[in-house]
Amino acid sequence: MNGTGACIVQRDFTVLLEKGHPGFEQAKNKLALFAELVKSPAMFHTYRITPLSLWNAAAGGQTADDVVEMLRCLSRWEVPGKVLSDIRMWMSRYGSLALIRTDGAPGMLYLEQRRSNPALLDQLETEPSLASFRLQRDGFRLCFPAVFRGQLKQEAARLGYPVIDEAGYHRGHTLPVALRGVTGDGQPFALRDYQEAGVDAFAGRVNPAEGQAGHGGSGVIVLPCGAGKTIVGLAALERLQCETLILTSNVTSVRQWITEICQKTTLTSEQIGEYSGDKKQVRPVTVSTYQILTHRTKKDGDFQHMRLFNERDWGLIIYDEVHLLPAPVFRATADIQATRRLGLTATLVREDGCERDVFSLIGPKLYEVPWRELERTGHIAKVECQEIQVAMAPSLKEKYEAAQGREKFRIASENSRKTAWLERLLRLHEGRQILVIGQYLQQLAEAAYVLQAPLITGSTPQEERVRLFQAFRERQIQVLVVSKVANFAVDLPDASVAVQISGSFGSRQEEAQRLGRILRPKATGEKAYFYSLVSADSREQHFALRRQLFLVEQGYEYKIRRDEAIFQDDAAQSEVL
DNA sequence: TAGCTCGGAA
DNA sequence: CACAGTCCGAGCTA
Repeated sequence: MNGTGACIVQRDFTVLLEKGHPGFEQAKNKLALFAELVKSPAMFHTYRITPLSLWNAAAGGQTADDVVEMLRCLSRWEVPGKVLSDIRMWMSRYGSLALIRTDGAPGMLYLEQRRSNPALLDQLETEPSLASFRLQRDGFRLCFPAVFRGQLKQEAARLGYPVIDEAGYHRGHTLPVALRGVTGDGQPFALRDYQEAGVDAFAGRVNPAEGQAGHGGSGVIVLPCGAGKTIVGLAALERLQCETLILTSNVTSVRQWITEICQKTTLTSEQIGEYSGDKKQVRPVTVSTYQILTHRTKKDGDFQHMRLFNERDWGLIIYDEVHLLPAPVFRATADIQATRRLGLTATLVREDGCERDVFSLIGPKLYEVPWRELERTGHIAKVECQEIQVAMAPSLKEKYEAAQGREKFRIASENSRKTAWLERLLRLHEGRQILVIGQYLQQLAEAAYVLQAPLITGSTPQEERVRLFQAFRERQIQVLVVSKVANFAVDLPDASVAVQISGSFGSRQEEAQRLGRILRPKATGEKAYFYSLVSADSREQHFALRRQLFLVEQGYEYKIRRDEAIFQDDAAQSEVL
């Protein structure tokens, strides 16, 4: 009855998964459905089961029985009864409250109780944090003004009660649009099966009878870098045939969306607007940045550009890179819950812990393809990850020991012995396109000097960047050293080797982004390599583990190599690699 | 009015 | 946890 027994389920809702266990792979895939990875030290992965991870599982069609059965099957010992009963409790809450329309009361909505828990509505009715929403008891429902739709869902989720929103959406102004099936340069293209499945998950469940309450219509789709998230957005646009607002993280991305819409849909460029610092076009399809929305006037601190949400009758809002969505945009989003919302991201993790607000205001996770799955099907390159632990020179180690907590990190990050390793790695992968990525300008300048490679930082003029990117694409340059610009530059060329020499504290998101730089499938089908250089026995090593979490959760494995043990013989090693 | 440089913001 | 980078808008020049 104990099944594979690869896991130990603890009373505090953590699950330890033993790395060497024969059932490891299977267990990992199962756990990914309802738990999140929080630590991955040497022997065990530590997962945590949270209300949010269970609600997302429920939204994805898992039942409490499914989860309980999986956990029993994976667990080495009897699963604590409290854990099982709490899982049932949390999962039963998903679906026990729904928002629906009222029949004859304009501007009002019902919060309806779907499962028997007689005290629940009483509890909500008297809950202080819900007091301002003017809840009125009406049998098994609470009636309240529709303007509180978003805030109520947000607050209820905080209280531990997710609300399924079936109050429906307004259609928005109609916009006839079709995918053209060819790109601008005449290359044919069609939706890949997983892209199609993603759109189905978002729009397929929309009730076609307008005015009727329907499921779906808002939520998040998670696809790896380079898997074609934009296409999924365009396909959603085609399904819904309505005017659409697209929000994204920077102007380069704004322009890329516009280019793709022009190439791949029947819309003309006059129908597509850019709303940025440069231009303030508001057109049937408008693409804008989060940054301009959060910009406040000098005089009274008004969010003047938030008006964009109401300037046209949008039927759909696409939140690109939804993991970056800033707090003021959450607030504005709470007020437009009758508009369909599609969140797109490669990493639905936030370092500020606002995942729950994404869940309540954008919607649940509707669809996800694990990164390794796309690797298997050849849509992204196979990658080998290595963490190389580089010893500090004795003098540096001394300095490190003497330093304060936060200085320690920087000293370890800038360990100059990393440069020597860089040279060896470059020799090993000679002839391939290599990106060296780091956090500190001085360190990067040193690396660029030693490698005799060009350096791109924030202060590199735009034309110079374009020129270098072009030369790199054409293989006139093999090695490019880049700073944090690599995190934002949408136009950074692909490479097949990336070496990270330093990074910001524990950013899982940044690590994923950097790995994303080498994911485009290689023509020859060869592997890509991702190296992370870390000072051995330092705080940096600790943060490196945290950085890797998301990718480990996605199924990537980091081979750990200690300083001395590697490259004693480069030739022999290259066969291993 | 287009094309800059600069400081502030998050 | 702070460094680096981005974007916006204002103020300037031509």
